[in-house]
Amino acid sequence: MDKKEEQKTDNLMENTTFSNQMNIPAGFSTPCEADEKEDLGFIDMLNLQEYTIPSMFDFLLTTPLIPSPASTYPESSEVVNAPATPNSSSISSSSTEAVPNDNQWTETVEKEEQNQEKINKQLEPKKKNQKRQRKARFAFITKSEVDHLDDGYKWRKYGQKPVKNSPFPRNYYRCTSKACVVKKRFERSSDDPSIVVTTYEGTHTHPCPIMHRGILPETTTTTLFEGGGGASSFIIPRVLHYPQQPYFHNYLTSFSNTNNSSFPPLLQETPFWPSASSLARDHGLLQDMLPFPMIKEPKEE
DNA sequence: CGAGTTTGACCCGCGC
DNA sequence: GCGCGGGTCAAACTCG
Repeated sequence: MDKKEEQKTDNLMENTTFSNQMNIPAGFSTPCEADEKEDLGFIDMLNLQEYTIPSMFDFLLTTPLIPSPASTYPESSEVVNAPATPNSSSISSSSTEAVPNDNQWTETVEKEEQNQEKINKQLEPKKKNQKRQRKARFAFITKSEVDHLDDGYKWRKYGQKPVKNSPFPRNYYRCTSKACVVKKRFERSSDDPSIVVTTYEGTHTHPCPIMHRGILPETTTTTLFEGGGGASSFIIPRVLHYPQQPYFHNYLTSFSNTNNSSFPPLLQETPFWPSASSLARDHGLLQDMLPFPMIKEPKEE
């Protein structure tokens, strides 16, 4: 490794939080470490099993989903400024126990807003040079021998590139559905080949072709969100039931409606969030997601 | 034969 | 301007 590479690695390490379970794959870091630790309280990688997110995830995972019209979601990760309606009536009333406490959400959202402001200020100078608009991204880590996680959508490979300092290539996939521009890529961690980092980009313009089953496997999941200048990580704590999927989108939208808030809003940008259906399908798939908060930091945005 | 994969070439942005 | 790396294209190939 030459000096340049060493320096890059050093820089990366400065922004990196390690868990007791894995190292961060090359090229990934945690831009919002403070947010993760302070705001949500459930990001403690050393004691993951002791944390749950009863309000949010009970709701998410017990609330049915519907494929949302693409127009509902911003194509650009910057478009997350819809009016705030955290108490929106769109939230399903069928899971009242799981609905987040109003105060909790208000508090969370406020903190996120504050953090987002800081982030925005930090990123401001860089925005000048921003030319290419990046679509909403959504990344997560899985521990699996299976490279290509089956998320219910049909994908077509369109490229493969070697990853610097890694023996494993990065694979590029596109949704096979016509007029759907969603892409995803995945690569194995050079540090731990059993770890696969998958990144989704874009918004599906069609429903998931494979409909869900009812049960989510028991798992602890960390989902990584990229876009909107912030990152949040979530842990799906346990097996939950998905009967249908009508309200997921509304619920997410309700979170996203705070100005510049990066938490839950980022969810809104991920209509391709691995649906209950896909999560619930087979072993070696998304249920293998690892508990680790990580996000590929958008350097230029 | 159509759908999906492979893989080298190409494009583009960025840093030096 | 040049080199590098990430991302995409597209022809050739494979598979069912």
